[in-house]
Amino acid sequence: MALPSRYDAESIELKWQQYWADNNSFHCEIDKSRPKYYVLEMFPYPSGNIHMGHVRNYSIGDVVARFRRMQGYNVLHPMGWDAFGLPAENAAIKHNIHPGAWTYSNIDNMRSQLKRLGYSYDWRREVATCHPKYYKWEQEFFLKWLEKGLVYRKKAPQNWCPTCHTVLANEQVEDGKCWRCDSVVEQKELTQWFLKITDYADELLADLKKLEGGWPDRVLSMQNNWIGKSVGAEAAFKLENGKGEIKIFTTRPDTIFGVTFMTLAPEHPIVDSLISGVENEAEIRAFITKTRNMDRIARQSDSLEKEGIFTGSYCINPFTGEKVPVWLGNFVLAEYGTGAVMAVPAHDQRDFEFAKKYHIPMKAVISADGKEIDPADFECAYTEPGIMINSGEFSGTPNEEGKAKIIEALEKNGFGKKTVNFRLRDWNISRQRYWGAPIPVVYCEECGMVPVKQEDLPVLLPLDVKTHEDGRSPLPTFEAFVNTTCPKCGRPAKRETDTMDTFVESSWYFARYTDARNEDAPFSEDALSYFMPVDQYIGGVEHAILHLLYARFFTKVLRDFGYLPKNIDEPFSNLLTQGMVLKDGSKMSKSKGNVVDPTEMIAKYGADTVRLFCLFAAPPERDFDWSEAGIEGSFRFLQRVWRLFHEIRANIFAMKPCSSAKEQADSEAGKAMRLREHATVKKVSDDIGNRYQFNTAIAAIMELVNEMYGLKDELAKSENGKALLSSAMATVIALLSPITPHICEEFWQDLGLEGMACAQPWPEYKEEALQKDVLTVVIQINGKLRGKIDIPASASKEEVEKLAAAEPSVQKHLEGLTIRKIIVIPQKLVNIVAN
RNA sequence: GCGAGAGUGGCGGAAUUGGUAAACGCACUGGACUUAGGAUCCAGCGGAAUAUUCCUUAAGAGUUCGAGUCUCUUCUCUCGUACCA
Repeated sequence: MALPSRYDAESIELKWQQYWADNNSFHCEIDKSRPKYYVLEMFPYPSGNIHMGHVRNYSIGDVVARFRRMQGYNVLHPMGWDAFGLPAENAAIKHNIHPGAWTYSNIDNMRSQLKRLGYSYDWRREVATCHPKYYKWEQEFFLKWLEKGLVYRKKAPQNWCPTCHTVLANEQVEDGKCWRCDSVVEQKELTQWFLKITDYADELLADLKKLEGGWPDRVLSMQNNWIGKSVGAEAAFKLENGKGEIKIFTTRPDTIFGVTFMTLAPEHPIVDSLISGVENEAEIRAFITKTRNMDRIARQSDSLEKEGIFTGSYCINPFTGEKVPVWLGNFVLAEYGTGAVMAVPAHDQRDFEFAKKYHIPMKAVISADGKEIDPADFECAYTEPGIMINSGEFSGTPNEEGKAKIIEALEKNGFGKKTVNFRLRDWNISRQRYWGAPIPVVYCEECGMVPVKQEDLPVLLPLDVKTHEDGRSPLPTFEAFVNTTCPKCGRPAKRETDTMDTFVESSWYFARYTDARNEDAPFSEDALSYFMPVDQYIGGVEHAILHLLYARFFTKVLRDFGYLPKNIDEPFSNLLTQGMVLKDGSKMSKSKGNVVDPTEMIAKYGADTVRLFCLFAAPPERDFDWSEAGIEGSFRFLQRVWRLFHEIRANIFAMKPCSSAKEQADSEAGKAMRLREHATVKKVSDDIGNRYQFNTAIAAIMELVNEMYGLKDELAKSENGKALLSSAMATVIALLSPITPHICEEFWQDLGLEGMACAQPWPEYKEEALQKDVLTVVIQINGKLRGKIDIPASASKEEVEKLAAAEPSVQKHLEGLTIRKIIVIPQKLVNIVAN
C-alpha cells in the first residue's frame, strides 16, 4: 500500500484545534474532589507577532499542562496580555493610530497565532491589563495602600529616561541605562509615588529559603544580591562645635577605635551648614557642584578617580574622644546607609587609598596576633580577622566578638544601635506616560491630595486623546480628564496625571486568572485557596529581579491586606527559566535580520514539528541556536512515526487498544519490546514530571520508535507479538501527546477509539516488566574495560566471578598477574584488581 | 572584587546514587532501492595507530578497586552585582 511521504500537518492541526475549541477541552473549574495544578507561562506583551522565544516558552508550559492533565490533575493553564506600556504608545505615535487600537489588534493577531500552535489554554480566563475591568482593581489596591501608608509621595532625585520621557525604578536601570531603550539615565528631582517594598525587604529575603529547590539557584542569588542586606551598626559622631552630629552606618563596628577621618556624600544635608563661612567655601562648593553634575554612570564607574576635600570641621569619636576631620568624598552615595562613612584606613582598602592620597594618618586596631603593628608598613589595608588592639577595654578581644561588644557599648551609652541596611530601595511606580493605569487621586487647592472614592473606580484612562509626537503624555493637558471635583469638598480639583508602572499590572495577574471574570472583586477566596500558588511558572531569566521580585512583593502585600489567603506567602512554588532562542549565535532581532518567523515554520512543517523541535533542541534552561537542518530532523521523526503507525495498521493487523501491563511476552522479540516500552514510560515520566528535561524524554521516545521498527516484522508473526506491538504503539501516542498533540489525536481517531488522546490517563510502567532475564555485565581489570559477558540475572556473585575470570579476553590480560581482589557490583560489573 | 552557573566529538547535546563516556538528533561518508531524489532503508562516524592496542570529558593534582561525576589548585566563558561603607 502506498503511503504518503509527508503527512498533511496543516489539515490535521486545524481540525483538532477546532475540535478542542468546540468541546471546551481545556476549560478548568474549581473541583475540590481533584488535586489542582496551576501551570503558568509569563504573559506576553502584545507587540504584534509571536516570536520563537514565545513558542519555546509556551511549548514548555503546554507540555507540563497536558502531562499533568493526563496524570489526573485539574489543570489551570491560562493566557493573557501585559498590555499597557511604552511600545504601544510609541507605535501609536509612529503609525498615527491610537495605542489602544494598536494593542487590541495585536492581541487578536497573537491570540490566533497561539491558537494555531494548539496550546491548551482555558481562553475564557484571558485578561488584558489595559482593560478597565482589570486595572480597576489595581486602583482599588492603590487606595487601600494609600490609606495604610504603604504607598506615599516623595520628592527625591529620580532616574529619568530622556527618550522615554518618564522616570524609571531602580530595577529598570541597567548599567546606568534605560532597560527599554538603552538611553543614558539622568537624575532629576521629582515628586513621585513610591511603594514601600523596603517594608518587606526582610521577608522577601528570608522567604527565598522557601523557594530553594523550586527556583534556580542563580535567580535566588540575584534576588539576594539585589535586596542586599548588611548587618552592622549605626553610630553618632558629635560635631566638635556642638552643632549637631553625624550618623554613620558601618558593618565593621569592631574597627571604630581606628577611625581617623569621616567621609560624607557631597549631597549630605549637613554639608551646607558645615561649610558656610569657611575660608575655602568656594572651592568646596565647586567640588560639590562638579560631583553632583556627574552622571550616574561616570559617578559609579570603576575608573572614577577617588577625590575628596576637607570641610574644615571635626567630629568626635564617641569611644576615644579623638577629633576626627570631616571630609567630603565623591564616591560616597547619599542614598546608601546614612550617606556618611566612618573611615578606618588601616582596615578598609578604599579608606586606605584615600588616606594615602591625602596624607591622612592611620591607626591599626586589629592585628593577626594581638601585637602592636604599624600601619606605616602596610601595603594594603588589613582586612583579615584578628585580635583587637589600641581599642581601650576591648583590646585583646577577637574582632568578630568585638563587633557585638562594641554594639552593646554603643547601645548602652546611647551613641548608636545595631542596624540592618538594605540595598533595596522603595519602588517608584509613577510614570509620566499615557498608556498606563491612572493613579486614582486628585489634587484640591483646599484639601490637598485626596484619594478618589472607591465607588468612583475605575478612573478611566481617556481614549479620545491625541498623543504627542515627542512621547510626552497628553494627559496633563487633556482637560476633560484633568479637571474634576474634589471628592472631599466638591470644589474644582485636578487629577493626578501620572500612570502606574506596567510592572504593577504584571505583579498580580496570576491571581486574577483564578477568577478572571469576577466583576465584584479582584478575586474570590474560593478560587484563590483552591488554585494558588502557581505550581509551575515558566519564563525568561531576564525577569529574575524585576518582575519576579515585584510579584513576590505583591503576593505578600495582598496577603496582608486580606486579599490572598494567609498561607500564601509566595506566588510561584517552582520556577523554570528558559533560555533564549538564538540564530547564528546571537539573539534574533530585526536589526540583525536573523529572525525566524514561527508562522512561516508552522506553514512549512506544522505546529507539532515546531513544538517538537523547540523542546528537543536543548534542555529548557539553556540557550539554543535555531537550525533549519534541526527542524527537518524533527519533521522526519514525526513522519517516521506516521509511517510506522500506518504500516502497522494497514499491513500487519488492525490495532486495538491493549496494555502490555497485563500481557506477558512469549518470545525474545516480545520480551525486548515489552521491556523497552515500560522502560520508556518510566524514563519519559521522570523526564517530564520531575526533571523538566524534554530533550531526553523525546530521545527516549525516538529510541522506542527505533526499536519498534527493528522488531515489527518479527512481532507480526504471532498474536502475542502483535498485541505487544499494538500496546507499544498506543504508548508512543500517549507519551507524545503532550508534545505533539495534533498528530496524536489523529492517530487516536484512526484507531477508532473513544475520547481524545489528550484525555487519556498517562501510561504507567510495571517494575516487573523492567526485569531482564539476561544481563550484560562489564568486566574491568584495574578499572579498564576488558570484556563483557551475558549472564543470567539469577547468577550468584561467585558464579559471576567465575564466568568473568573464564572469559578469554580477560584471561589474556591477566597473564603474569596475580589477582588481589575482585569487586562485583551486582547486575552491572566485575572489576578484577591484579598486579 | 563579590555571588551564581558552565566547560564532553565537526555541531546541538546524553551519561539521574561514583560503575561500559559520547544515548538521541544534526552534519558527513559508503551502499541499497530508484527515470530521478533534497524521499526511504542499511552500514559507518572522538583521536592516533590499525587486526591488537593506546589516548580522550578545559589543565594539573588528590581520594577510590573504579572519577565526566567527589576534593583541592589553576585557566576560560556566561550571567548578575559592584567604590554598599
